[in-house]
Amino acid sequence: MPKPDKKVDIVRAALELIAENGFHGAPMALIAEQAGVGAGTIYRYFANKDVMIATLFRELEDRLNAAILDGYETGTPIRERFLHVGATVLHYFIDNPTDFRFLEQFINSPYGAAHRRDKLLGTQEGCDVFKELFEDGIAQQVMKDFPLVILFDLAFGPLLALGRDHILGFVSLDDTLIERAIEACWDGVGR
Amino acid sequence: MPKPDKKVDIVRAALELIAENGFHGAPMALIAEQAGVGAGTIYRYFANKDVMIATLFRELEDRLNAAILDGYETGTPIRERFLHVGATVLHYFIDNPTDFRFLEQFINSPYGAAHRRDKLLGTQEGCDVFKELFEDGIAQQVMKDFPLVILFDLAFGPLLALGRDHILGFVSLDDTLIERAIEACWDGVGR
Amino acid sequence: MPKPDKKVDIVRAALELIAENGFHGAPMALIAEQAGVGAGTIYRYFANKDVMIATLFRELEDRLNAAILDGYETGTPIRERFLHVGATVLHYFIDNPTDFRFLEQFINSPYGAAHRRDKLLGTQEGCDVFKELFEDGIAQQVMKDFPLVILFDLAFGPLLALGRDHILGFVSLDDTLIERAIEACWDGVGR
Amino acid sequence: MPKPDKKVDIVRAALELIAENGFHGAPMALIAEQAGVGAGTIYRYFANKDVMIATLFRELEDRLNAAILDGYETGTPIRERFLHVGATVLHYFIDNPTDFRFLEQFINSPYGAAHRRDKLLGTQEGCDVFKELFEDGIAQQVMKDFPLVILFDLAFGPLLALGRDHILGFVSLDDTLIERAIEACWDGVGR
DNA sequence: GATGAATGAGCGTTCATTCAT
DNA sequence: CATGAATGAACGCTCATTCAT
Repeated sequence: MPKPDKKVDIVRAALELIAENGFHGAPMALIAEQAGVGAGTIYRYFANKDVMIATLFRELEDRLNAAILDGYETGTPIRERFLHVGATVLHYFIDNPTDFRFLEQFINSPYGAAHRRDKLLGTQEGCDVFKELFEDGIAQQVMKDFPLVILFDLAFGPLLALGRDHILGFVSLDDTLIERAIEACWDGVGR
Repeated sequence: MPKPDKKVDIVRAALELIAENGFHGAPMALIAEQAGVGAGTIYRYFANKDVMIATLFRELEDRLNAAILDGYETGTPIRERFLHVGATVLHYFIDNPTDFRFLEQFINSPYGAAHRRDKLLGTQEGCDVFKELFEDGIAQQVMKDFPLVILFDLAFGPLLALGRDHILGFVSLDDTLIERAIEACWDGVGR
Repeated sequence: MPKPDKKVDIVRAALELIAENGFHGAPMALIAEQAGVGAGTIYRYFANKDVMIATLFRELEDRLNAAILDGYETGTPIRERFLHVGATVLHYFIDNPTDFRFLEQFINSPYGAAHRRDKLLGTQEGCDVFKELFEDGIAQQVMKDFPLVILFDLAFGPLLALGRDHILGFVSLDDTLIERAIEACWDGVGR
Repeated sequence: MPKPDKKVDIVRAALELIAENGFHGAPMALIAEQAGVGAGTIYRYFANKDVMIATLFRELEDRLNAAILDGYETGTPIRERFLHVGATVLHYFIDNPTDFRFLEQFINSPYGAAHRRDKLLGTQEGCDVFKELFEDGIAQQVMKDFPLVILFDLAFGPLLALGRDHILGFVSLDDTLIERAIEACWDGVGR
């Protein structure tokens, strides 16, 4: 049985435990156990728990961005692109509830704000898609002329809420409902 | 002869510390210190930390509901009512950033889901306003025909995101921007 | 409704709670509540919890001694006196389970040893009965020639055990069984 | 690589402190200090204080049972067996005063009653010796025909009392005195 | 005298982190 | 490199005792 890199095991274990139980329901010792490594081993790969969590987040963010970019075409109309991106994100949330739960925890934590702050200063791939999309939308006058952050909130706020409520079982989102919901989001940001 | 001031001090200290640092960044000893009371004194007013948090939440919820109901008139058109409620909520968030941060923490926690679940089953004042509003909106065919939960997410998701981003300083919402943002939300839920 | 002396209420409440829940299952606040007095009031009658407990014990000891002395006649034969005393004690235990449970707790505690030590130095009434009885028994050569303490243990050890097991429901002692058990005790100490 | 010494140190420290000061006179922090380990270390070996205490008890019980069984022969007459067992137990108490004090504390506690109850229902080695002995004694009509519990109390009650009084220095039991005392116990249970 | 709100030291327990092996 | 036993500061909470009223 070859060891497929302990780091992967640690990351998976941490992700699952934090998604399931929150940050303080996931002690390092438990993560280590679930990953099948010694407790000290985690500290070879991550300086401390905070760093591990931040790394985890960045990894998930990358995966989400990859999903968004997959099938995204710059040439198509703004509305179509928005619908594609929105549906992709919501599907990602629904298909990867563990990832979603973790992201939720992260966003809603001291880390979350710091990260968001960093994001607004630097430039990151996935964000650029939205940035570009919204800037194009405004320029072409098919979207409301809001600061980007507001457009982001109008579009993304419902997605997080919908993802959460689906996962908690408060609604059952099927393909039709997802499509219609994203269209409603478009109505929010579009003219 | 209990000094009701103490309870007020405790509540304020707890609210501020939890809003600032989250639930586990607000140990009881620190809350006590900030409130200027002994550690044991908190337990004269609240059975334990969980109860204290739940009580705090209920208090804030009541204040928010009171704000929503203030100036709310059943007779006016749906859209107008929606705009009133939305603007009121967002203003409340912006004017009471500590309350907002606490509410955010609460919603994103085991309590939050349980509370939301209760809300969907039972009937509570503030919620009824929305429920009634959305049901009326659907019946009068001025709102999209979605399950209530989805309408709720479409309308409320952006409000939370906007409140957060304003408080974190990512946007500066003035009255005009608020009004326009709520109108955008209406575009999301309305036909 | 005249107040029949708060001290009595405190003593009764303390006795019941300690008998039921042990020393650390009987916080002063609870004792005060059950006694219908303020928490501080207890400290008007007893310097502290330890003193209160010691006082309680002495009171129960007096009651038990009174029971022993009642009907005790110096003139009758040693064996008869022994049987009388033994049966009286065991009946007292069984008829006053609360008192018994408290006594048990007390004897088995740091206080217990100290008290026993004091007893062997000084002279106390109830003890004198036994002392006298055992000294007479030895002198008349109807009892085994042991140090008094040993005779005491041979006679009293079973009584405590029997009282406990009856109260815990492990045996059900009726009058016949009690009489036979005390006779067995006599067989232990007598010649 | 766990150091089994640590567990031994903890057990010894706990045993001594509890024997000396009772359960609530032996805080975990003090036990850890006396054992020369960190406070958290205890919890690597015992799930919590209750479990630690129960484990300690079981260990002592086993030692006592082993002592009883050592040299015990089923073939010899009842009386001889009784004298052997009684003397063994009393010697064990006297030679291991710390163990004795701990056992005393344990027996007189919520655990104690529960344990005793279990013992009367289930079957345990050491207990079986007494059970067998008493049942044989009754069957052969050399012991009084009492319920087993009563025989147990008549035989064991004095042993505990004698052990305690020797350890507290109220009597000094030598071999002769022990032998005579056990014979007196036999007089209590035998015909 | 009587009160009970207030106290804070102390409890049992957890867990991120370290370091000898 | 990897381990996991060991740590001890920090947590939520209790309760004997005090003291202003």
